[in-house]
Amino acid sequence: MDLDTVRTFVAAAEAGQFQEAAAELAVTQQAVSKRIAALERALGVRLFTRTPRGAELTIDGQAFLPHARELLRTAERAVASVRTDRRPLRVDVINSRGAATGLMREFHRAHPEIELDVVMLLEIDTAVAAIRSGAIDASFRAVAAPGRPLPEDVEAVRVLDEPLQLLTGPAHALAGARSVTLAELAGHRIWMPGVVPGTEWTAYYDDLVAEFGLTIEATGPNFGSDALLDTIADTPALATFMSERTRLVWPAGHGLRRIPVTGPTPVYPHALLWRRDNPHPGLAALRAHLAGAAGGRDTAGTWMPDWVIPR
Amino acid sequence: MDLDTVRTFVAAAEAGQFQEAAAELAVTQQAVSKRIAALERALGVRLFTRTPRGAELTIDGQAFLPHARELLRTAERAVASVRTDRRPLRVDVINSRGAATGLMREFHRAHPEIELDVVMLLEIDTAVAAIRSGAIDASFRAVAAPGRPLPEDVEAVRVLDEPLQLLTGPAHALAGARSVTLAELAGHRIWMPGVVPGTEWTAYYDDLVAEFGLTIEATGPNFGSDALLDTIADTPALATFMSERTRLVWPAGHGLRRIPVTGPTPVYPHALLWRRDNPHPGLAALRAHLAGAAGGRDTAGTWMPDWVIPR
DNA sequence: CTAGGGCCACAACGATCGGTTGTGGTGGGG
DNA sequence: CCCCACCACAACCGATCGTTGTGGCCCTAG
Repeated sequence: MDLDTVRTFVAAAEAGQFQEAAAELAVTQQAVSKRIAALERALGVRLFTRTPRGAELTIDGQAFLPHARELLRTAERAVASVRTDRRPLRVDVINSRGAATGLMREFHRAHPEIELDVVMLLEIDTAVAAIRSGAIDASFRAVAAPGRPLPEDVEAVRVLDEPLQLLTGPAHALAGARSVTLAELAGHRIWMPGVVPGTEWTAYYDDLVAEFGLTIEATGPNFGSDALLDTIADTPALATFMSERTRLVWPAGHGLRRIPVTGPTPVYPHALLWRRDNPHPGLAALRAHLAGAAGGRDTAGTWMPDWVIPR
Repeated sequence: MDLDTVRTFVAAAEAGQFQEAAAELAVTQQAVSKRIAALERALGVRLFTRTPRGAELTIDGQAFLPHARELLRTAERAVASVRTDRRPLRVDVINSRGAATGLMREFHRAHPEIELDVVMLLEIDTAVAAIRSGAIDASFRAVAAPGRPLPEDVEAVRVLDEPLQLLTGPAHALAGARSVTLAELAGHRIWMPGVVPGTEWTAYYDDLVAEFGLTIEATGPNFGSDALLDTIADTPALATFMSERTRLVWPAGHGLRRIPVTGPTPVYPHALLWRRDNPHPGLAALRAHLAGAAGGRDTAGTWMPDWVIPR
């Protein structure tokens, strides 16, 4: 199907005749006639009843019309998403399981008029380069990079601290615990699929492992959240970390347990990075929104690496 | 833009290489290469970075991908809307101001999984013919037609009685009234634009006029609800009927007044018409929903024509 | 009743587009 | 170091799409 054909259909439906639609589209009436005929052949239904005074929609045509309009609107948005000037606000999030997507959804609810595009860049160097080049407008990251400072023109602000909980199946040794300390987790297998090597997630968990002697496996393909929950539920010797903010929806009977971790509570920090002179109006709104929604500055009893961006 | 091109883009993005995408789409690798190049030229951005081991998305490509998927889904829905088998439930409503659209929105909220298409057919003969032929699945109507019975295979059930109120501007002679009787409305100009001659709306208001000696004008083009409200607000000698269920949103300062009509209250009846042997699963759900949401069977102190479909 | 005008469909022709085959270039792995 | 896998470019060819020209239909005015 060709969008020009759909555009022709909408124009003809609005004009009520092919001739006028043809004039609007700067083609001949015969071209319009052929396009409509082709569309009707492709769909297998008649869209117009031709009269000597024009053409009016059949019932099928009436039903198709709003879908055709929606199709054109969608196409327009698709094209707009890659326009170099005035495109939607483009934000990089590190992965779909983290809190960043939640923040973005919240921002979208608060500002539905601001068009958004979400991308996932994995590597922080890629993200910083994209921010500097203007390919993206902002990125949710834990840090610039352990030990490496951010460039002059890139600013960063910590916007959310995400406390982690332990998630186990019903047969896990710690399933009955009211809470566990990080020291008690030593020796237990913690599984974090989807944590891509080379990202600051890795650095975070590497630090956690080094400091508390945990066993964290990032191996194995990431088949998505559902598969992860299934495996955790069925495997007694396996657990994973999950944000205490994450709202889980899983089938009853899995019996998954969320166990608070204390002494200290590992907290994953999220910062927003952007280029200082990026003029996108949506960026200012996003920063304002995140500044308002921050909260939770109490760091007592929590742990995070010492190389994170300060608040 | 051509949807085949978009499909090619999505296939290539999913496969990570042009070759595999080409195999999936049953074309040559060169064709995929040309399509992608053409799409990139049309959009003015590079969508893939070509490597000797495949092609991966640029940031622009990543941003474009969800829009491309959405475009294909929208196209699929558009095509499905005119499929002869298993198409969305197609319901005719008499116009967008009435209660029928509200009922449909409510039904959609209750059953978001049922795809809906709404059409407007105006003439009841057209609607009945469309119901019999299967072109539409159901129609909201006041009646079959004054004095004319419905065909054997078309069933009808009254689903909603819509009490009417008077709507006036602040300078109207009745603006201060707590309520008015139909008899008191004699001599006042009532304006009902958008009531199309030949529909059962006309028959309804004709009956109302004949019985209570009102002056109802259906003349003038219908410029939509906003224009109607503007005119009512500014014209002291003009009023209109409006459902008491209608939620109005108008700018402050208009000072519009809603005045209950009594002795008796005119009630506009809505019935659902459908073909007895129509097997569409959505139709059964719609009927069940409307049966549950009906209510308001008290007819004391109300008026409606005697030719309406009984409850 | 007829002539004319407005509108859509069909036919023939030409240009452009999109697909295929054939070939070259490039980077990673055995 | 060579080979393989993959993508891009070129030439060719058929299908498609738009144009011009024409005919038919119906409504309206004279």
